[in-house]
Amino acid sequence: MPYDPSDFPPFAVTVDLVVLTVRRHALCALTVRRGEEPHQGQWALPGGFVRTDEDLASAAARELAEETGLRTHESGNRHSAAHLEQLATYGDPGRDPRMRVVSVAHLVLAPDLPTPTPGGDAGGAQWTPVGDLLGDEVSRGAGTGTEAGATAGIGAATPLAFDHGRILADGVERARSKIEYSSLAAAFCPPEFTVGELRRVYEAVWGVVLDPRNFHRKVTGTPGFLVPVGGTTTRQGGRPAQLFRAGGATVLNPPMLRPEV
Amino acid sequence: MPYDPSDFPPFAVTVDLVVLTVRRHALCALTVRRGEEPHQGQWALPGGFVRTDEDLASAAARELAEETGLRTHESGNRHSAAHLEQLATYGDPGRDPRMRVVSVAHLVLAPDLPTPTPGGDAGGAQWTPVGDLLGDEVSRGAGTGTEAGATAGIGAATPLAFDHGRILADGVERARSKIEYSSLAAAFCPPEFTVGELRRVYEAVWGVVLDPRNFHRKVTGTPGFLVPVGGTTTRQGGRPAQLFRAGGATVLNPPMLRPEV
DNA sequence: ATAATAGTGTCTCTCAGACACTATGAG
DNA sequence: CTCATAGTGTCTGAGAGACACTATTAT
Repeated sequence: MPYDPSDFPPFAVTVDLVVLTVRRHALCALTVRRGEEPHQGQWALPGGFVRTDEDLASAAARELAEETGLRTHESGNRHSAAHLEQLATYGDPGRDPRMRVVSVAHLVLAPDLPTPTPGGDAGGAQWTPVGDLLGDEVSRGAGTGTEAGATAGIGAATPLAFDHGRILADGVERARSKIEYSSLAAAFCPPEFTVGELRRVYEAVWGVVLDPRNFHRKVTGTPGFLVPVGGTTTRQGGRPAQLFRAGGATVLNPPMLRPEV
Repeated sequence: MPYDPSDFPPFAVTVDLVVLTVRRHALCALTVRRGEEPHQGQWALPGGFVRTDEDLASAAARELAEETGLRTHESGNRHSAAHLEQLATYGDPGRDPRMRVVSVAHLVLAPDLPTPTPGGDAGGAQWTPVGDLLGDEVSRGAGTGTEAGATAGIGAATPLAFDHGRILADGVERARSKIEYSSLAAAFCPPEFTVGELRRVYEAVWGVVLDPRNFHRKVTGTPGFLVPVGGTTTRQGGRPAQLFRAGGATVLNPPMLRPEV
């Protein structure tokens, strides 16, 4: 089969981003308001076309920087950089009514940003709890009880444009399963964090409540998982907690077990 | 950004297949001989262009059927059907010197086929041990000792064309990790199989030796994992073994632990 | 008989889960 | 003081790993 350009139909290749963070005890995704048809006015995932000279990961990192100003650490600059990995590719004919678009979705895990929406070219980006976008029960009410049930009514999901709801669901499931056996949950935390802050990340992502004592014993007892950095903090209230940073151990064995599975 | 076709460069979208099976106690991949430049005469993964009207999984299933005659069970026909799932997407500029090609790789797990190469359109397809293709130590010598070291000399890897070596490595790693926590290893077995045959699949894929008694206790003690089908067989020699088929439980909790990690 | 694999029972050690208890801050 | 979170110790039950032992075929 010779590579005659007329042999294959015109494909557009894009990257879509599932950018997750933990805000106020809830797992949130970055969404942008669509300014044109189709699905005008609906929420969608950020994304854009892949350029001729860049690879897929670079395209995703560029789009992320354009939309949020976040930098990713491609095995480079440590500290306050987001984690980026390829998620999956979506290419059903008709997923975009205008033409054949194959979208390579990427997953980004970011610490909570003080600036929710540094304006990119997309109009109006914001963080939205994934429970509001998916109508997923486990994605709601992950708080410690203070504001349980304070979110919108059950099932009142705001559907995303195109097939972005499915992409988001796949990304959330990837994040939920991956923090089981890796130190990736630290990507949701600032460079230095406490054991309690890391535990609250697990609780928000999984939508469960974990025993603080057993969690502390587990993560501090796994060699290379957490590295004490020396200082303490009282930003959570209560007794001062030691500060840690993520250790070099990226794989967690035995894994952290997600309760009630 | 309007969808002007001149806005984006010409992309070709293909599917590549990592088709794995277990033959003679070794994990093997389906490879085809390239008939044209570039990389003429080298081994490559099977694959082809995605057509206008088909989605990505359909394209992969079609290519698989063309090359091997295998059918996949897309939640449909049970029994003697291969498992197919999307693996990852590879789109570096320059991965194909002729033009910009984005390839959506898929992973296929198939039982050992009596007919190694039903001729498709590709010239000369064959099963090759993944250890010969990757130069990976754990991929070699997974046998019980009878033919240990009978394969090619150490490090004598036969590199695949393009970036197919990396794609294969990713597919093998996916298969190795996924059989830990799912019943996917049964996809390497015929519809009815014994506990010993399933154990030899794990041993071949992981390149380890497992304790037969503990393995038996583990897999038969997990509810829904194996369903006894009634008969027995002596095709492995020794005492007749019960025949099972894969149960409905697709997730294995707690997981099967890969030794020496 | 031997050789092969199938399958059961038993022991030990590790670890997850539950929870009592102490430590140290803010108000 | 109370209330919050941090951190340690202890018990128990489930399960992985090791391995003795029996069962059933082929040769």
